[in-house]
Amino acid sequence: MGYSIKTIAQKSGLSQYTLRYYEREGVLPEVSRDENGNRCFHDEDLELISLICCLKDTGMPIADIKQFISLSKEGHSSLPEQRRLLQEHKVHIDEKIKFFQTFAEKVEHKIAYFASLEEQAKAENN
Amino acid sequence: MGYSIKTIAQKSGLSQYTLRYYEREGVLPEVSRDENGNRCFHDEDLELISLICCLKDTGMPIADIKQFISLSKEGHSSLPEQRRLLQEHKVHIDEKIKFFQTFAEKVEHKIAYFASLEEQAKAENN
DNA sequence: GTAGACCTTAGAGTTAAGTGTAAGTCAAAC
DNA sequence: GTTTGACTTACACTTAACTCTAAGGTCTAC
Repeated sequence: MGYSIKTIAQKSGLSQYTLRYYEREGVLPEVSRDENGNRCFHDEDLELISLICCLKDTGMPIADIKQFISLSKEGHSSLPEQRRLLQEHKVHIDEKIKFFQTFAEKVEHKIAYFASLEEQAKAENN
Repeated sequence: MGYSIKTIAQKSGLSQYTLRYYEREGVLPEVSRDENGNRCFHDEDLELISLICCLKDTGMPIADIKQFISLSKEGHSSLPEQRRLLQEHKVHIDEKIKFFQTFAEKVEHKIAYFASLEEQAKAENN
């Protein structure tokens, strides 16, 4: 039977607007329709949406996601290219993790510094 | 003497446009001027810009950075509030790191899956 | 004394990624 | 049989974060 757009919005955490927007933009491949022309999502769609969210949330611009998805439509011949794009993105994610770790430390130091200033101010008031 | 906006743009990696925009928006506190009205940055400014970039690049919206910076102007009394904001953001960063690590794994699996499909296709062609 | 490199402001334009609205179709419930 | 609710499209609007342009001031080098 398939899922309605409402159900998929709930399951994916994306809004109905966003889902339609993604399909319009080619971020999501064309979704099949029921006899009334209503979108009819299936489990594969949900799986793909989950991958799309993962790419998006790790900073891939939707234009790039679109490119990746459009390769899927070309079948097996584009597997190496798809894999290459993912590998490139994986490098990106790893860099970001390192970057975030460095900045987590920096913020940590700043917090400690502020705490020490507060201690100092307290001591001066006594 | 202080640094010109051009120098600071080079040192910080932000564009001159962005630096002016940040000052206009209150993301950056008002920068002192020379006798011609030209901005005259100092090392403290550079340090603050580095913190701002760190907050921004770890996902803090500039509206929030602005709030944080405006507290700095209030002196010692706002230290606890500033510290609270940083701690909140630190939690955010840590969550993001975990999230990214999970998705790095997911992408890794996907890559391995694609590689296995490629192997399979190659085998079928022989 | 003027050309060029630097700076200034005000305000308009851009881009990405949605978000919302209007007008309409369709099926089920009352 | 009409109201309600979920869906459709086309298109306009929004928001964040810049980015650019126009018009002009000032200093330095020739």
